Amino acid sequence: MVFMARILITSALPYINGIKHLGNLVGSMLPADVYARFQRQRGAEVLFICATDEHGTPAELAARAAGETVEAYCAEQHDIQAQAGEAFGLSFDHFGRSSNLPNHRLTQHFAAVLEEKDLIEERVDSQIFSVDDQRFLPDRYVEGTCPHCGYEKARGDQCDNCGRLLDPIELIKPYSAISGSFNVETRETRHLYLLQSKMQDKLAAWVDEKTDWPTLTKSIANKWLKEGLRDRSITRDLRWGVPVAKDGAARPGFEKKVFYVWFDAPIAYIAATEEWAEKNNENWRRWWRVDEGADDVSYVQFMGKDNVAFHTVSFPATILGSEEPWKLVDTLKSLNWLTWYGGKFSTSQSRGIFMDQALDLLPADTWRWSLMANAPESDDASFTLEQFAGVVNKDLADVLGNFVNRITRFCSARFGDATPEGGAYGEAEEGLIKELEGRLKTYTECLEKMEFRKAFAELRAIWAAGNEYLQVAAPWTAIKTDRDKAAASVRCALNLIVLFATLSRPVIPFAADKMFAIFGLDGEADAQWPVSVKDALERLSPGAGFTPPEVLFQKIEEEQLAAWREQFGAGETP
RNA sequence: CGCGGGGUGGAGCAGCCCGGUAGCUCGUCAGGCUCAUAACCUGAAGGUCAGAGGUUCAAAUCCUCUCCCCGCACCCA
Repeated sequence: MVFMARILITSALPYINGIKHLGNLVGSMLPADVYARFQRQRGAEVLFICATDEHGTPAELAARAAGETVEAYCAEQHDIQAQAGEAFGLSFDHFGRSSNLPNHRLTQHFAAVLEEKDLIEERVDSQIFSVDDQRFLPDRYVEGTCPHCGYEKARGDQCDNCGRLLDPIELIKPYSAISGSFNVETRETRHLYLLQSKMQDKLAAWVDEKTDWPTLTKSIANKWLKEGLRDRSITRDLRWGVPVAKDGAARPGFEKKVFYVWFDAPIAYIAATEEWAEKNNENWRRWWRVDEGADDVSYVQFMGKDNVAFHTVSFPATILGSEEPWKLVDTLKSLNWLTWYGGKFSTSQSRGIFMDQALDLLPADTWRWSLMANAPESDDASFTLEQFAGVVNKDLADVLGNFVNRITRFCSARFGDATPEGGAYGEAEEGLIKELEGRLKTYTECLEKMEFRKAFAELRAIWAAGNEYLQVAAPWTAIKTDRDKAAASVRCALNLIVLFATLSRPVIPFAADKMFAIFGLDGEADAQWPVSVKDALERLSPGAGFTPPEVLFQKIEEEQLAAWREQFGAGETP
């Protein structure tokens, strides 16, 4: 069976500031990668795109704190994130940047088209301007005294004390949260507004036809639609961003303004594809324009639950509003939060584990497995070092790693470093095949549906079936009386290693490739998704040599775990 | 009455939408095996599904109320 499917996969764009933590990773990039790898192995034509989301005030402030230009800062941070992603085995076809030229062009294009459709208009806003910072302050960077309850550290958008939503110009004695300066004033400023209210019906109809969206996704979209879409300003008084320009010329009165980061970021999905196409001499339009070949593309987006509204409503509003034949999302996979011992991962308080630190401790596969097997799919899920160690030791070292080790060692000792010849598969093998056929079907279906927890519970059961089989076949006993029978058992078990490598590769690609390498196979080329377990277990040629492997996964010792708990402040109350 | 998500054997979770013997992984205990990373395999113990009321022949699942926990605060997803 050949899959002719063309699948476009995007992961939510990680913000440029800082290396991402495990919660970010499992929230979008990692599940997207697992899915992309799975579909590639099935023979689908996959394009997997991601990028750093670079614009906005936080990037400007972080650059200033680092004493760098924002351009240099973002370039550096982008490289760091790209490297971390690669080290984790994230198989992006391209990891772009929202600050690159293609995104400037496309963002300006969308703005121009939306304006032609009368969906954009200029409005005058009153905003707080900080004289000492020489910048307009986004709502959350203004603090002051709450006009309702008198709380002195209310933020511009909401008072933490009384919970009321505020407008920053209502604050009494407002000050800049950036510099602390009270030298702030209200100034008028013009912005472009996207008239989402005009698109309410169109969007509602579009969402309505998405009957296969998960409950979480659909309910978030409907909540926004039910509350009524509000017109949103899509420009900001900042320097770092996509200039508000048309045909190369700045819009009069908008020379010092840029598009709002949330307007240009999702457009970067398309722009990053353009970057990919330029680099690889490909045609990006056949992935994004339904009038130029993208009509048979299936588009899947991965994101954390906080991003669902933007992907189900805001970005589609941009696309639908343009009335141009762009490819819209077909399937959204949204994940909940991963918590650190039940609390929040926090970048600023360094609470939790970050991608770079993780790889200093253990190989990428251990994190990939642990995160995906316990992915926060239906609910927030808790990450703890204790559970992580348990999962690595049990699933990866004891069940999978030990299986590979025990059978290759036994074979080497009794038959030599080659797949044994002789004998034929009998009852035990038939039972194994029958069980695995069923499990393979379930596993494949779960991956198709992106039900990762279920999928990997099934994969673990598939690994365990290998150990159960050995228990029944017991070649160490058989060899005493029937060498051919033992040979067949060992051959079957060695074939199981290759099958396990194939099925495991979406989630633990590095270990899978080591398993392929035992038999001189190449993971990239030889990991086609199996159709028949029976055939898969006849794959190795009897007599062909192999290279006994090193231990696949080291176990985590108690002392290591204790040291990590110390290092990361595990379970401490923030 | 601010919004949202939860409370299921020791731990982490599934089941709840579409009521009908409470399931999985780890841990614990017992047995088996001895090829293997003190690993593997089999079996057992352990839960009145936060609490109270209601609907029903039947409720973890539907309805009402109560209690408790966690997000919604720089950052960040």
